[in-house]
Amino acid sequence: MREEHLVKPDEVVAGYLANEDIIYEATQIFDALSDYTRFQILAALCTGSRSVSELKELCHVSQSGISHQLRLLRDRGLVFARREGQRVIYSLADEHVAMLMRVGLEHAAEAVSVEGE
Amino acid sequence: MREEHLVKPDEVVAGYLANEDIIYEATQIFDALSDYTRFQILAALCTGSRSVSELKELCHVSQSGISHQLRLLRDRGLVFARREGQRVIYSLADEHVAMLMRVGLEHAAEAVSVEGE
DNA sequence: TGAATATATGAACAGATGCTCATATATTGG
DNA sequence: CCAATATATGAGCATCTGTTCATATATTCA
Repeated sequence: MREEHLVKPDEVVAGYLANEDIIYEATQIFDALSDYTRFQILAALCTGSRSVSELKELCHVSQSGISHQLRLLRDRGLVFARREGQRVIYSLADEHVAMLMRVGLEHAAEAVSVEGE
Repeated sequence: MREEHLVKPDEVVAGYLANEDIIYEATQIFDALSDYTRFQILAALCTGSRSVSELKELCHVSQSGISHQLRLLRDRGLVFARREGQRVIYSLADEHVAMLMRVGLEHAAEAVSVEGE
């Protein structure tokens, strides 16, 4: 055991340290959030459901690009789709994701403001 | 505006939707957590400071591999290093990271247990 | 000082990733 | 049914990533 830390030891994390499947699953969630386009998509969905074409407007990526990313997010269970006429409407599937984004953005906001003097 | 959601609209996230720098910074944090080796390193550091060789034992990667990943984590301000004789001891630099890992792991634990019936 | 131990760094490479283009599928209205 | 609109999918490609190997740097101890 070691002495002083800036960050206090975390028992929750410690409990999962040996579980390969759960660690892998966790990295998959963070991976979903690690790409700029996907993050934009998910952030938009945090504020409400959106169609593919609405998401295409927001992110500066082709319609195909958005569809590919939405497929990845669907496959990982982070969003779900429902058809509404010609449109397909996507929604966030998971409260945890919104919470992660909230914490990540607040951290990022601090980091950016510190770096900018 | 749209009707019903499973997840209620998030004003915090909405507030950052237009800020490119902060979104990019957030994706960088999640990127750090998206790799299995780096996640193991950070999870270990959640439970206390560790030397490079201790981390090498934990993750099944060469000493060089660990060092490269630690450099990335250092460059992004997620860990810091202090020398102690021949050893270099790494510690978590950021409370936010521990919190993100906690939420991510709890989400992953649910996901894995659901999938396993 | 020189050998032993611990860590860092650069090069190189295989594999993954994100994008676009072209095309397929689905839905609606005439 | 046919054209128009919306979304999905597959191929191909340039770029990025994570790893190892070889080697450099740092520290301790005899």
